[in-house]
Amino acid sequence: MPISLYNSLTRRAEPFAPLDPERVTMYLCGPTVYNYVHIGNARGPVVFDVLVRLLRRHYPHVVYARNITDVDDKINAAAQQQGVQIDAITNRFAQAYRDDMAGLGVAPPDIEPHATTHIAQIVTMIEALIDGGHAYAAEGHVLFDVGSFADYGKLSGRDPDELIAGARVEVAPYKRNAGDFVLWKPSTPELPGWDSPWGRGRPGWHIECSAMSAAHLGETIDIHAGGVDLLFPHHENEVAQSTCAHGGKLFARWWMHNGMLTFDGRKMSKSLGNVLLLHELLKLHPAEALRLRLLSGHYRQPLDWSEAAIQQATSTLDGWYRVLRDLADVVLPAGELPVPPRIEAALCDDLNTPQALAELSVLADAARQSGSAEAKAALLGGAALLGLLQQSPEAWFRRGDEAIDEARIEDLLEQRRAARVSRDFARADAIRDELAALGIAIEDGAQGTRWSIVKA
RNA sequence: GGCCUGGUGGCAGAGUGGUCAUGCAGCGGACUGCAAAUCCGCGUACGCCGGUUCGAUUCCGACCUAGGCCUCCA
Repeated sequence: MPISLYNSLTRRAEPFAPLDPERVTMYLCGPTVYNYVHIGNARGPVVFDVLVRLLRRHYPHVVYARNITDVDDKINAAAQQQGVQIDAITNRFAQAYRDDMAGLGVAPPDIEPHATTHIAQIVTMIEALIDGGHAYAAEGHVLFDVGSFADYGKLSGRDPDELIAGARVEVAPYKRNAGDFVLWKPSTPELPGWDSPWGRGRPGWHIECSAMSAAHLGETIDIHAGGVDLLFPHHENEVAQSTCAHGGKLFARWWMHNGMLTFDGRKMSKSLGNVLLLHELLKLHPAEALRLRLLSGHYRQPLDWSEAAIQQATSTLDGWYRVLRDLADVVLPAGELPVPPRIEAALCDDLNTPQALAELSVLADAARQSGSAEAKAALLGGAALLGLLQQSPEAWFRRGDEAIDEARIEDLLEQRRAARVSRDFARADAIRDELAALGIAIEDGAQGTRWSIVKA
């Protein structure tokens, strides 16, 4: 089944075909590690995790890189404020990022390049840009000359002239064009820096992605992804740098951009302060509910985050896990789980995860009603492609609560059973209320009474 | 101001030129000691105004409105 993906470069969905079917290359802009990430930061990694899973089904070898930017002014500021070296900050939050992503069921990338271990490649690329007449040194800085790249603005649909006219930033006097951006900047003795032909300094913001992408994936890559807020200037600048450093060779064949997460009607962002840290949300809610919510809207649309939405996702998963719990004794067919065609078709259509989730509900219904091994396998196989239903029903209904006093619950259930046998329903209902107060819901079934934790 | 996206039933959220999204919640019924779960059934949804068309939520135009980018940002 062909994969169709919307390409920001051409502004339409196009049938995906890699340059080399034996080696599909994809790069996702990763975090700058100076703090915990918020849930909005997780949207891209989650939706593109699904894309990578889909690509791996279609192609034997997918190389997926997601970088860590570990040199940056905000990192410097955090390190100075805390009186530590920058690697104390970056190591800590890079690991927190990996842990948080793992919590959401995001598979690790094949390559996780760090900016600080690619300084040599960055310097080499800057030298190539200077040699090619695309960059110039000025007052210890090296700047990219936007005027030297005719296609500047093409990706983000911007007219360079209007860009300059509307520039809100103060233009440094040493810039040739207002839109010129920094490739390299000088460091003071107390700031981290590396020796370079232009003195001791550090890379600018955009260059590390260009250098690391070329180093690990090649000069032309199949897919470059990131949040739509990176479209300009970050991705536009990457295109300029990479294209010019590689003699005009096309940088990325597909550009994919996920929409923003909104919260209280506005984009969730650190500068607005309306953020919910993923680290904290993972303590409060089932991780799969967070993942389901992130996949419940199309990736290019804005998605609103709310407590009610998490509750809804949790209820949906309750239903699916109930099916699996009822079918716990049904043995799956041997071999790999199948991927139902309708799920695959939805994802091949520009990653239509809401459609895929709708199909999953249909599959859950079918499994519940037929109780067959094939239907159970289809449900699990479809969910697996989305990274959902990855735990046992028991684990899901325990909500990861290890401290639960099971002996007490079993004792209460036994008392209630005895009360019901003697038809003392008032007593039975009182026990049920007592359990409810503990956050335990019960269901009387043919095989006895079942309980689960109902907190979100 | 420039450049982009959107506005779908109580909520979330796909999609389509002409009988169905789907989920959550709600309502009625069955089942149950009562619940829960499950099953059956229910709700005349497509911002507004024009246009094209036999027919538009779907195409075109205007308008209203929300959001994003133009500055660090996933």
